Amino acid sequence: MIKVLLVDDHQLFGEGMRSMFTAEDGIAIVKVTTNGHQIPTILKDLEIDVILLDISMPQIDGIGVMELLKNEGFDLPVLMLTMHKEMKYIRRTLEKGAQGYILKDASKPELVEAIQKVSRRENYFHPKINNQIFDYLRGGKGSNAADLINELSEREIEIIGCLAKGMNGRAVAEALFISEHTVKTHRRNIMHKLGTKNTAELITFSIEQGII
Amino acid sequence: MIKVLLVDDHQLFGEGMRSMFTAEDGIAIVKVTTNGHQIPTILKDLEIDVILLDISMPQIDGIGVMELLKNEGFDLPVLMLTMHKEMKYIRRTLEKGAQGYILKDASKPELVEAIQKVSRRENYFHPKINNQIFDYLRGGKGSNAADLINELSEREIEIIGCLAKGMNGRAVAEALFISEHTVKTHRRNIMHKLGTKNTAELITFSIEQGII
DNA sequence: GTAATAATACCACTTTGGGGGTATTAAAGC
DNA sequence: GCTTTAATACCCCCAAAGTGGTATTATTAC
Repeated sequence: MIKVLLVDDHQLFGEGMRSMFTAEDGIAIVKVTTNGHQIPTILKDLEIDVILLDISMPQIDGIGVMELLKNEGFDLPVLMLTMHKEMKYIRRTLEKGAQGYILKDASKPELVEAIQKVSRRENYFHPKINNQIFDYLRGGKGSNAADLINELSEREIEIIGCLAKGMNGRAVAEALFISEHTVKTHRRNIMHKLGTKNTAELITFSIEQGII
Repeated sequence: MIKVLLVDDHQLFGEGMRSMFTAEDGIAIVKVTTNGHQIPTILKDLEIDVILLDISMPQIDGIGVMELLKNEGFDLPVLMLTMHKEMKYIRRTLEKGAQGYILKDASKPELVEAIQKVSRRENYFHPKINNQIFDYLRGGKGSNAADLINELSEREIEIIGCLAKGMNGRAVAEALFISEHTVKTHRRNIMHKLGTKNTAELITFSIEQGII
């Protein structure tokens, strides 16, 4: 019997999931919580094999929960269970060490397979996610999108994030404690690397490609 | 026994809901579909008391389903069951004749109460929704993000789309066969409506809010 | 018939963005 | 040691964005 902790802010979804699994499935949702902050307490009380984790939650989001688990020293396989199929979320959660990624429009047999695999420390990706990753890696015209992104430095991604918030050159400079000239240089380098004509296109591209 | 049809694109949610109700609840989810277009066929085959309807779905959204039901001459109480608490959605569905509105982060007893009320042709609004409506009426239009979007005209959305592609004022003007001055006026009005400081923030906001 | 809205267009002005350079420093790779 | 890369910073210049107005016309709403 695989013991699962479900973290999802939608109570109804949680209750539904809980009553969906019977002894025959070999899977039991032993606990449901809507607040990620409660996870450490729960893990100390209960024996858990797999964590089923949603991304968009009010108190602390899925990414935050992954960081929390790492900082607290918990080493449990995490299966992301979410409605988001955007590359941005997939990439972020995998970077944080998620063992698998499945969508809420999956079927029960698919979820069972995913939980079983993840409990054995195998990776699971929903077929739709695989396609998404494939498209992502294949990228745009001629050049590889993933490579373009890899060419960006951490600082450059930081700059993009600031610009996306509507900050202008001066605001970014003040926020990062650097000169306006430097911000300008960074922006220029970024646009050159990504092949965008202006900041507006840079933002669109960055969001589409999951850079920010 | 209240017989319910659930329309939701997330298979897992549907299966969970189905197994959540037992005979004791006096409620049975007799059918789950992920495609709103199948509703007329289902209603002709099965006896249904209440329709539980999600809003965001790929083939046809909740608003579209409401229209479909009306056009086909079906008169069944509809309870909206969705994650969206934005006034935009609440208002639209109520305009189309929804009998109630409940959120996915409600509890099972709340849902049971909602289904019972709606089946008796009484209205049901989740407490959080009531607050939302109260805020809306108190703050007037344009008081939250979702309503800001409704204030945009079709032309303005078209302009945003062009800007997101990296087109500058002149390029947009040429594409839409209008003057650069007009584009500038539109952009200004859009930024004023959405409360953004510059084009970069405008793009971020528009993508996040699903305007483009 | 009047009020409100959407789409159009213009003027004048200031600020910011975007393109061309060049250069120094520290860290990382070979 | 030498080279490469990332991050920093400055110069000049012009185009574009952004801000303050005003205004006409057609359509929709009441």
